[in-house]
Amino acid sequence: MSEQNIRVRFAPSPTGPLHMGGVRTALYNYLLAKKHGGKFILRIEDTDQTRFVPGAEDYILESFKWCGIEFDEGVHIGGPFAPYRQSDRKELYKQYADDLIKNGHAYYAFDTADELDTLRQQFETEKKTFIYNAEVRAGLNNSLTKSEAEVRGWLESGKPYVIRFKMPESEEIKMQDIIRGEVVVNTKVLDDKVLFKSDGMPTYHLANVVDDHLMEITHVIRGEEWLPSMPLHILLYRAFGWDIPAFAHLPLLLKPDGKGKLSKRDGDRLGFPVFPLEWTDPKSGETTRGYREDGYFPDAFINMLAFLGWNPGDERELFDIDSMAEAFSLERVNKSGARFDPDKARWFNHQYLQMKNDRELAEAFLPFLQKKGIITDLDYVQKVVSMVKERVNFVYEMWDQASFFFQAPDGYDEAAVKKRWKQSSYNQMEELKEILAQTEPFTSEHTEEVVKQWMEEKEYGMGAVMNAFRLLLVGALKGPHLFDIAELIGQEETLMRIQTGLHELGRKD
RNA sequence: GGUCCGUUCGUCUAGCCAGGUCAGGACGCCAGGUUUUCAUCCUGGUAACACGGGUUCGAAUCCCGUACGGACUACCA
Repeated sequence: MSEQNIRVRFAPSPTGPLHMGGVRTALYNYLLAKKHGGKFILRIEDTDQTRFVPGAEDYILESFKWCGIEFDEGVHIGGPFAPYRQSDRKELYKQYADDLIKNGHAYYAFDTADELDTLRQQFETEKKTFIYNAEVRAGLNNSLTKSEAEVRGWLESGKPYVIRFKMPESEEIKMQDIIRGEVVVNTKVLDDKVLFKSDGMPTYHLANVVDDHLMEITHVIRGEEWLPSMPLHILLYRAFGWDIPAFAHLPLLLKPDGKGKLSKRDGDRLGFPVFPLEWTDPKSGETTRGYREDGYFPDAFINMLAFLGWNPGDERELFDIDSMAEAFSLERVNKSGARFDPDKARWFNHQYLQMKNDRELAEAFLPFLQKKGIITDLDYVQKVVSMVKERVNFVYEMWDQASFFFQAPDGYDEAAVKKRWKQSSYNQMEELKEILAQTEPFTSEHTEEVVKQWMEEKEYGMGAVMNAFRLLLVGALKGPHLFDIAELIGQEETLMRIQTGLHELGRKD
């Protein structure tokens, strides 16, 4: 296989919002293509008309746009193998199913859903495993058991039928998976899967194999849930006489606690998003949170996701998407499921937040201020942001750390008052106010110098004075360097807050 | 039930393919340091090869079995 010609695809079903596991699958496909200069294709697999959800396709597109994952070909941009939506390729599949019938690898089956249901129940009561295989099909109505004339008659009369794959009775299928190595399955435990449905649409199995072949896909990279159908797919390629692509089945994303794969319920229960973007169900109107709306940076989200099942083999953890592609290889993808850790996700966002420049962060913070009714300019916000960014994981957390830069405290933390507003505080703050009123220029550095000198002369305790002062400016015992705060809010505001505080807190006896 | 896949600190993982390291890193947690406060940050600590056999001078690493977990088992993808 020539590395230059690598072609991979992500093939979601538009049945709802894209799960973060799906995003990771797409990401790994993207990284492989990017690394080898190959092509990455987006194909929509909407062969089940009953599960179609309006808006899902747009959601998928918007999610990847947000993540920074770009496609070379796809339903939204076209390409040399268009169309890329299976419902638009509908006419194509029948002929391939017919080819399989002609060469003896498939057959018409006329069983109704009811008939199959009773058959399954019957097997169950007899404690037997129901497999629609050679033994079973011999006793049913299909083109293998009935005469050609009878079958033709049924077909012409419009009797509903499906086309099933004729699974070999007993044959060892040896397969190679890039991540798992050799996998061997005997066809006797496999069933005659439906390839073509009675509604005129192919099933996933047929459409997927046909399209992957037609679109010249070289690597099929998908979730572990597809591993059991790999033998069927291999057999289909063989039946068609086509080259078989390389397969790689990715490990599952597991819930943070307990057992099983990560689901929407876990996010609701534990308080984190499972989808990249917020999603409103068109039927129920129910809204589900997304990473974007929860304040995650797309690059942090992608970085976190990539490390759930892959690592570069050294100790680096922070990668932009380009260097990630450079370092990526399927051989370094793990076999076992990766449990999602919301704490680590937050940590990634913290790292990325520190890497953003103050201008970007200020722009991101501005809408939160506007929502609070704060009118201010970007330069001021930028200064604020530079002081508080290292204390937060998310932009929205900045308000909590910076509100006092924009408005005087509307109260004083009770525990802090109890601890730091002492008998001497009132007089000290009164003195401090007089001193600060005369301090010129009112820069952080100069103010600090003046205040410290005064404290030394009066032999006031650093802790006592500074904490009382902080209480008056901030309303609580938190925040950045106090003199930086004073400088930024300005002399007038500083004096006013001291005055207000003296009035509010009063003398303590 | 059947088939397949998996199993290293609480979590993500390195090491396994080409047996020999005090089993390494990160998140979390704990402690100490820095600091006028909180947070950040720095330093240190905590903690793992699922179990049982075998092969070997020597096994996390190779083989077999057991247990546990997961996925799949539709005219869904």
